[in-house]
Amino acid sequence: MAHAPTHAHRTGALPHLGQQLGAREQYSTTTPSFRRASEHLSRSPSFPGAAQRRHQLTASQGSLAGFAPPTARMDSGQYASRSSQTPVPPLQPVQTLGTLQYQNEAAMNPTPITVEIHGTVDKGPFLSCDQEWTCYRRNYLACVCSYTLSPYYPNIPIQFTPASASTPNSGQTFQVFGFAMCISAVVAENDQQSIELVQHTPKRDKGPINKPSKVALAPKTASSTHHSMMPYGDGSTVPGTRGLYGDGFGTPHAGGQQLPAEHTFERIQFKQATQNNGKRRAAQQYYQLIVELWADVGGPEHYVKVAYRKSAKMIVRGRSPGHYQNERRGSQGNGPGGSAGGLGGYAGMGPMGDFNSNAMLGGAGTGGYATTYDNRGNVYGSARAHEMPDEALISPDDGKALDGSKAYQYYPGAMYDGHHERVDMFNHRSGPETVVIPSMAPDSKVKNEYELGLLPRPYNSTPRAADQRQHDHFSDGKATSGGYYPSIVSPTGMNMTMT
DNA sequence: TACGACACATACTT
DNA sequence: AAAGTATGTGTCGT
Repeated sequence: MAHAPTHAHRTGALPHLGQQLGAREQYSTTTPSFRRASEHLSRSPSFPGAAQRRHQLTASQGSLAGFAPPTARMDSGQYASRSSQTPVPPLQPVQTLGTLQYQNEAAMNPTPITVEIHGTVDKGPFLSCDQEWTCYRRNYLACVCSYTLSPYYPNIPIQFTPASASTPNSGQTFQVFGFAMCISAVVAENDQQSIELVQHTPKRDKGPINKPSKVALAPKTASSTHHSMMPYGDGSTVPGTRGLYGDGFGTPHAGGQQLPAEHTFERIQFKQATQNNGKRRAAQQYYQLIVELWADVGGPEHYVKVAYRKSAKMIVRGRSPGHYQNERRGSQGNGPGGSAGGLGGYAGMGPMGDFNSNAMLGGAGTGGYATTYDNRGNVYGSARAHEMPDEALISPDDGKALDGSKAYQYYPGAMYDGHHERVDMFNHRSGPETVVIPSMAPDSKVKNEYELGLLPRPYNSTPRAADQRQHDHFSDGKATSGGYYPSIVSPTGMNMTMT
């Protein structure tokens, strides 16, 4: 919800001002009203600024390859404003670790499947002056993930054959019951060196901190996109899940499938900052986020990694943004005061994610923020999870586990990465292995978000705050987001803003 | 130094 | 209009 958009806003806009203005002290001193005003101002500016950035990005993108062209994002077009604004770190081309193909009746000629992975890293990263993607270890990142299969035949079983080298299972062919996505990070130039990612609850330190877990997702299709997803509230029920797996992929039958076609990992942070974060150019270390697509091969929790996509290299700074004022995205100029550089500057980052051109596909691109909150739910305990068909474990219990008081239970998963046991335990917690199905859980606390998530909108529909906020920017003046924009998104993705 | 935790202030949502 | 909650960030302590 709010997060994404919100952040964007805030970070982008307000903070800037404040920072620009003077730093926190000012804040404190300043009257609230004052700030706000400034905020507004800033916001508007922010927009432009954003745009600019984007351009920059674009340029860089080109180089990066793979990035989505600005234009591409049409979907977002609806949100265009924002999308354009936000420059997000581009992703490198998809790397496949084996072969996916449909098991045609005539076993003889399996149809090869091309996998596309879409991922958008929101919020945290910003392009530093030197055009390097940078983010702060302490700030949240959000990563919107989805994938597509082409061709996509929902009812035809799929099989995966790992590339010989890639896995221990090489040579074997697995029947794929479903797919899940996850994110991880590694040191650029050193894939072997993985960097842990952590996911906080809205409560932050108070709540549990988990690693991002695999989230079962249906492939994105033009059709699938929107409505199908609703699983949330109810969808959460296992059936859905199963459906997926059972059928193969969430076949349309369900109507909406249980599984969403997109998931947003929210409140993600790098466990560690890159070495030399900050200024030292020499030996600068970079991290790369990896959006992974895993196939559920039915085994005990076995998920086999099918493909992944690494993001552009990023510098993760460990210190307060204030320490890096100089750098910040100065370029954009965020308008407002030159000082702009202030802390907030970084914030400017992008609020929203863009989608790759690919997104276009199903319209999928459209922002699907929908899923976002799911995890938490899971995390917290509720678990709605259903994971694999096999186990149906968790359910109710988990829920209670959560209960308010405990609110979030945290399961220290010891094994995050390392093991893949399907772990029942993980279920709730979202162990890596565990697949989370995005749905909502009635959790104790964090209600809002969850609910939002639930809401309906997988995609465009109403966007959560994001839209509004953006709009705000445009409009400027409004203080409260209020509901200015009922932004309605047409299926296509157009939204209408009132103001 | 870098990180974890605490705490404050702000921003946004309801 | 007010309150609550989520997030950013400064700072302290380790």
